[in-house]
Amino acid sequence: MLTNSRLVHQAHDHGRCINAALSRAEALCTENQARLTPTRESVLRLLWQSHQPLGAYQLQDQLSKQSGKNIAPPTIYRAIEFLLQLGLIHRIASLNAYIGCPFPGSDHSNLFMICSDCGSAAEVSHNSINDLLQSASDKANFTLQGQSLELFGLCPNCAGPKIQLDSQQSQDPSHE
Amino acid sequence: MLTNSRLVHQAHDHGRCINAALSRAEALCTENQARLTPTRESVLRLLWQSHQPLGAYQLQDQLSKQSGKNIAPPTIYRAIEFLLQLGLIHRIASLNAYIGCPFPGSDHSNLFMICSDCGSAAEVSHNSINDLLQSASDKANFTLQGQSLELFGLCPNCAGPKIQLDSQQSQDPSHE
DNA sequence: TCGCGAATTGTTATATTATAACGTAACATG
DNA sequence: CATGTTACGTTATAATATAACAATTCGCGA
Repeated sequence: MLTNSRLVHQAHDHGRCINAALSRAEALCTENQARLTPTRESVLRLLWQSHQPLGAYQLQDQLSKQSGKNIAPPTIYRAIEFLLQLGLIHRIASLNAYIGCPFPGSDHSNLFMICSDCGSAAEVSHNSINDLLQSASDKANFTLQGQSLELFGLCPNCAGPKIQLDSQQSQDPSHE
Repeated sequence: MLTNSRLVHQAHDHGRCINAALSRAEALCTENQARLTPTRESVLRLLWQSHQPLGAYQLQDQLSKQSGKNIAPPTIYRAIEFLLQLGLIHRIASLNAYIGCPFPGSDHSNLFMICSDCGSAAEVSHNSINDLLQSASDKANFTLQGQSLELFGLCPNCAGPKIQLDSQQSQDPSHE
């Protein structure tokens, strides 16, 4: 089973997430003779700023701010499409939003656990789930080609036993 | 396991699908002291015209034609929301489309098998999938509350052994 | 290094999906 | 039949996504 669920919900050095993602992206681009242009890299970086999926227009806002010039939607959507094709990011259909893939290149099922409270999304790839979906498809004579699996609920942080509610040190939702 | 996958992909008396859906709808409405108004019933009926999900604006077009007067989007979305809340229909996020639920009232997982070719969508509820998703959630300390599970691929009809490809009678994609 | 074709980005306009806000009509109930 | 509630009509607009075409940049062979 592949998952980044622990990482997503715990304090961690998020800079390493970003760096790792960028390294993987460079490698994958080289491998596929594709170019990780500045725009594409910026979008990927923005999607890795947090473990929460971002919408295209959020990306547009942020990229416009960063660059100082107005970036039009097509630019964003082109970068998104490029990153999607390489498997570097995923689209979360129920949210119309996009998120970095923690294990691009590996064949996996992209199942997401999306927190309705904080909006974080952890990705899980679970062989037995894949197998079961495959066998359910087989039974129905359905030729499985792709999937979109999204679970909604509360992440450990948001559901957790609200500890230290009375202490001065309340839960620290900060990232990292 | 609950599923309508056989029905969806085979010739059948579709009028019975529609009638059954409407009966269930009436029952559920009575049970919930809700009103199946003409607009709501029309939308439900339209969603049961085929086993292919329809978008809100397709519903709008068809309802406008049927009624002779222009129906505005909010009317459609209100009917959709009503039917969604009662569990009479589902939203398929990846398609921005809606489809009638073949087994409303029963607790189920709404997993869809969507044909990329003909657009039909069969619903499957599979206990072992639910259980597995639940246990995966548990492992990740994720409090599961809802889900959106969509499989893409080819339905039996569209994947099937392309018979008569060379004869004059090409494949007939008609419904029923 | 020049120039050419391909890939990328810029720009404008518009399609598609969904909702806000507010007024009007129908209903159900005492 | 008066009243509160529920549903619908209407207008405008938000949010998401793409089409079409021009301009630019890049890689690479001549």
